[in-house]
This record gives sequence, structure tokens and C-alpha cells, in this order.
Amino acid sequence: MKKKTTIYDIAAKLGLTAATVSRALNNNTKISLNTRKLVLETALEMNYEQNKLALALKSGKSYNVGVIVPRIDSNFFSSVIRGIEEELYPKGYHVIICQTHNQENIEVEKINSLVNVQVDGILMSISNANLEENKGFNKLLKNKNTPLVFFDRKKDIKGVSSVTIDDFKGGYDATQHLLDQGCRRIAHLSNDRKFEIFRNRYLGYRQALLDNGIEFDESLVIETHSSVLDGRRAARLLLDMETPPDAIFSSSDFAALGVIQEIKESGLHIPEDICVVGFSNEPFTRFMELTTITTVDQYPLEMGRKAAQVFLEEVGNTEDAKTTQNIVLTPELIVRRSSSKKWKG
Amino acid sequence: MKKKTTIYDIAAKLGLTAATVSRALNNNTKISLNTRKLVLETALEMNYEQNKLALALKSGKSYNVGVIVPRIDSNFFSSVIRGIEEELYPKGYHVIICQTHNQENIEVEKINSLVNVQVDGILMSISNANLEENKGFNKLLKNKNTPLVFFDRKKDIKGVSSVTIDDFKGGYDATQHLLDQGCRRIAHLSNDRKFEIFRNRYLGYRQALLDNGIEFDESLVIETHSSVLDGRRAARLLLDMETPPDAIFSSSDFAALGVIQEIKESGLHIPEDICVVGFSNEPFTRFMELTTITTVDQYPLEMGRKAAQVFLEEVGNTEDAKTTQNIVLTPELIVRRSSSKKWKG
DNA sequence: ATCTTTAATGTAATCGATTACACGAATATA
DNA sequence: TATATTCGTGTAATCGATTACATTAAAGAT
Repeated sequence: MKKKTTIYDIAAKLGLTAATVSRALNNNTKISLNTRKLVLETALEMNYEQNKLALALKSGKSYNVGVIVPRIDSNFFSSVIRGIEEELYPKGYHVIICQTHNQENIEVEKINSLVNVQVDGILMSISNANLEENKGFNKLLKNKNTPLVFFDRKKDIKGVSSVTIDDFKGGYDATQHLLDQGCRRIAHLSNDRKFEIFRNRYLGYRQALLDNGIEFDESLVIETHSSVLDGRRAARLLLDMETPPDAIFSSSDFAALGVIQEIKESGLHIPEDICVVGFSNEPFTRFMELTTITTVDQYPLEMGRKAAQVFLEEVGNTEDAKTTQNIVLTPELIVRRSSSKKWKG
Repeated sequence: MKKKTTIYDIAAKLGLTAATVSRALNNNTKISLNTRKLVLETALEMNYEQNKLALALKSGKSYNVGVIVPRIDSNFFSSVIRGIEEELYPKGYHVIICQTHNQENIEVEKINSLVNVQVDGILMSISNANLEENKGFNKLLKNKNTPLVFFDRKKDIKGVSSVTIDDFKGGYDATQHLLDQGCRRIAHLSNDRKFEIFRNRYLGYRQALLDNGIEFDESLVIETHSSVLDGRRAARLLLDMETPPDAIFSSSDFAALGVIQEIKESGLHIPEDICVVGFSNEPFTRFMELTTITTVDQYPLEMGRKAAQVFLEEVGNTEDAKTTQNIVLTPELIVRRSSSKKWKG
């Protein structure tokens, strides 16, 4: 129950003023070498630790940055977070991680509480496609001295920077690859297309079909969540069609896994009968026993680092000098067994 | 770049004092109904938000709780965190998540920075078996008003509560199950046994052997890390023995996965030739295409909730009334294909 | 009509650190 | 020697909210 020592305690012990102690501790103005040394020694001896709260109150900076993601138990998000940490930690920032579990109301609450603890900025991947209709969020936006940076799941909002991948290209490349494998009836597991990432993957898919002279068939597109179970359900629907697809491009690795389970249970073979491609390069796609999963790598570490860099730039800039950046990384298709008829590995 | 409104702004506008405004806002002492209403309305109108920093500085409470884990990208830890969040959120606490990536120095830094931002408590799973030899950590301990609660990976330290599972039983049950399957030469992938959890799983394993009249063979125990790659390496060593084991009990699901990969590549069959059991019930153990993995469930949600409850009790208690609690949950063996010769599923 | 009570609000200290400004002493300059 | 600099510290305000204590005014008691 010991009280922490403050600069006042040090000052008292040394017969000085808190001001002098503060200056000595900060190497700032001209303090006599003797005093500085004395203060430093006494501080050490008394186990002095700066009270960051007082500092934050005074300076208006907390050196905390909030990161909001839908979930932390996916390799993609935890890798982005790692990238952010790597970039921000050396600059003295601490990362506060919050997860929304994809619930809009929790997202609102998390934003509010981060603003409350006076974070210096928020990096987030949105869970709510209608973020703007949201009071807490708008408060954040108005408060221009708290930078906001979107990563992966963004919205186009004036003045808000973002770091994403080229999801259109991801969708296009995946689909083109399936076409190259000889597939002609390619289904797509999409997700809520109010989110740009899912819309763009979908659009890339359509464009690839178009460019290859394949007619788009709306009945081959199913909207699901990113979970194994939902993937299974969607696959079931597709397999029960009169003319089932010969390939499925899923915008989620988790759903792709469910797809594979369902296909196998129905006695069909992958990739001979149906090819499957996922999205995100989750570790399990590489660890499958029989059917390693073709997927799209999103460079999450890089994404996190870039997002952090954008934050650092914005937090440094004063006033309106801030330029909005929209960085787009290029994804990479990783071909594996689940879509590769000539696979040897 | 608008300044935030403070109680002083409200007071000025209403010709009152900050004190009155504060009281009106807090429904605390007797404030006239009129004034209260007026203040509340004006606060709303001026978009007033309480500055938590000032509050924390004054009250010494931040309503932030730090959670330190080795990694966030395992289902086990993210589920524990979820349990903690569920319990603490309704009480007004916010959870700050930090990961150490199993690096001792980062653990120290994270502890320090959490103490710096004046968290009201720390819930952690240790990454450093020699935590006590650590300056930052000892500071935390001395500062009795910041409760510390260990979960899963704990150390026996006087005055520090913990919530764990009965790892001994987990190890015992897993081994007994393998014996029941007819296995007689059971290997064990352990991990650094300076950590209680790994030591106890190991001891449970030994006791089960003993109770069944099987002689303990030290050469069948290998110390590895919790990763797929390390699991593969360890399996290689075991398979290359003159008399390879007929079962492998791994204290990590990730390592168990590596074991399975290696066994399959060497042409052996699971569970016919070798049985495998993991630990933690990570989702992928259920999702394996051929060989779903037998494992031990640790009830992470429950563990998180309990740890949070202990924290709440301790933070409420003043002074030394604090009683140290050591809660031990009971794990459950989940039998699946990888160890079950009569499996049908 | 005078005194006591109480309801409602104001005053000012506090939490811990920073910093513009002021001031005395030592040193440099003319 | 008188004056101008420079150096090292002290003084006091500030960040925003809380709260023990003081004060005022109105209501109630006698």
C-alpha cells in the first residue's frame, strides 16, 4: 500500500522545487550538472516512476493507440496487430486491442471507450457497414486530433485514411486461376457486400468471368458468413443444384474449409470434381492432410505496419495539413492442392 | 480541432461553479432539481464527455484491466480473453490485451507499460518461468493495490491468486485413455517444465503409467515448443528410434498436428500403428479431414470468467483482507479418431 | 421578531507533471 | 567599476474532475 513517489517527494528530499526536478528529469532546460545528477540519483533511489496519467492530462497525449478488429482469433487479424505493434512499439506507443465479435453495438461501445481513455488514435477494421450512422463514431470523426485509420475492412469516408489490399485483383486472380484449370461453372461464396472487401472480391470474380467469355450466373453466388459451418451449408446448397459447379471460390478460408468438408462427405473429389479456392492464407490452409487449400495471401504484417505508419504521419501533422492516404497492397494467389489438378506436393 | 467541453465550460455558460456541475452530473449530493436538470440538458447540448484521465488521476482508478498472454492467435487464449471480457465489461472495466510472443523481455515491458497506464489490475498467463527475478514484476507485486491474477500458466507466488485447470488430471486421463486403447509404449511431447502446466501434464502422464504397471522410459519424453514444426521434429526423433512408440501424448495441439503430419509421411497409420492425443481442444483438432485429434478441453471461457471474478473480489477488498485464491478447473478428455481404434464418425 | 435549521451552492485544495515567466547571483563586457 | 549577460531555480498557472469545508439564503421554530 505504499504511495508512489512523485517529483514532489524528490523535491522535498532535496530541498528543491518540483519544477526543477521535472526539468532535471527531462534533460530539458539548463539545469546545473550537479543538480541533475543529484535528482537522477535520488529518483532512482526512491523508485520514482513518472505518472503517465498526469502527463497525459497535461499534454493531451496518452501514447496509447486503440486497435479494433472483429476477432482476434484469426491469423489474419492477429498478424495485422503484430505488424502494428512492431511499428508503434519503438515509437513509445502502446497498443490496446479490442474485439467486436462482429457485433455492431459492441463496436460502438469500444470506440467510445477508447475515446474515453484518450487514445491518440484508432486503427480499425470495421464490423458495421453503416458506421456513419453512429453517434459515437461521428464524435470521433469530428475530433480531428484523434487520427483514424482503417485497415482491410474500410469505408470510404472523407478525411479517413486506409490500408487495404486490392481485393478486386484477389478475386480476379483466384477466378482466372480456376478458369485456367479448366473450370467453367465457378461458384462464389461471398459475404455481406455492404463491406468493400467482399464487394470487390465479388466484382473481381465477375470481371474474370466476363473477360473469359463466361456468362455470369447469379444463382452461383451465395452470401455466407466466415465460418466453417456456414461454408458447409453453402456448399450443400451448391451441390444440390441441378448442375452443380465445378469450382467454388470462397471469400473466406474458414468457409472454404467447410466447403471442402461437405464436398468430401458427398463423395466427390477435390480437385478432380470440384476445385476450391479460399481467401486469407490462414495457417490451416497449408496444414490440411489431403487437400491443402489454394488461397490468397493478404500480407497482414505489411498491412499492419503500413497502417501504423499512416497513423504516425497523421498524429505528427498539425491541423489540416493532413492528407488522406489510401494505400492498396497487392495480394498474392497461393496455388495448392485444392485447385490444382497437376499438383505434386 | 475543437476543444472538448469540460465541466468548467458548462459552469460558465450557466453562471455556476464547476463543483456544482460535477455534483449535478454525479447525482451525488443535494442539488436542486432545477439546477440538475439544467446542467444535464446543457451537458447534452454541449456534447460534454467526462475526461477519464482527470478522473483516474484524481481517483487513482482507471477502470482499465491489463491482460497479458503469450499469443492471441490461439483459440485457447482468445477464448479466455473473451471470458474475461464478458465478466468485466458489465462492471465498467475495459480490457487491454497485450501479447508477449513468448519473449521474456517483452513480457517485462508489457507489465511495465500496463503499470504505467495505471491499470487497476493485471490478469496474465506467464511467458517467463523466472518471473520473480524481474524488477518490473516485483514493483508490481509490492504495489498491493494493483491485483494480479494468473490464469493457466501460473507461478506459485505468495499473495497471488490463480485460475488453472488440473493439468495433472489432464495428463493422467489422456495417458490412461491411450493405455485403454492397448498402447504400451507411450511417448510424451512435453515443454519447458519450469512451467507448472507442462510439469503437471508430465507428472500425470508418469503417474498413469505407474498405476498401470508400465515402466517409465525417459527416452520417450521429448521437450518441444508448441508449434507444428517442433511437433514434426519431435515425431521424427521418436519414429527413428529402434523401438518406436505406439502412442504419442503431446501437451500441445499444435505439436500434435505436426506429429500427425510426420507419422503420415512416414507411411504409418493413425490410430492403427500409432495413437495421438493433443491438449487444448483447438478448433482444428475437430476439423481434420481424416484424423480428428483426441485432445483435452481446458474450458477457456470458464477460466477467463473465473479469473475476472477473482480480480473483482480483490479490487474491491481493501488492504490485507485479501485472501489468495487458487481455483482449479477440471479438464475433459475429448476422444476422437486419432486415438480411437474403434472410431466411427 | 429573533434564532435555529437545512437546502443549495461556492471556495479552494488535491491528484502529478509541465512550463512560461520572474528573479537573484555569478560572470562577462565596456 | 558599472552594466549587460547568462545560468540555475523558484513561482504559479494549467490540464479536468472531485470533495471537505465554508457560506448564503430561505424556511421553520418559539
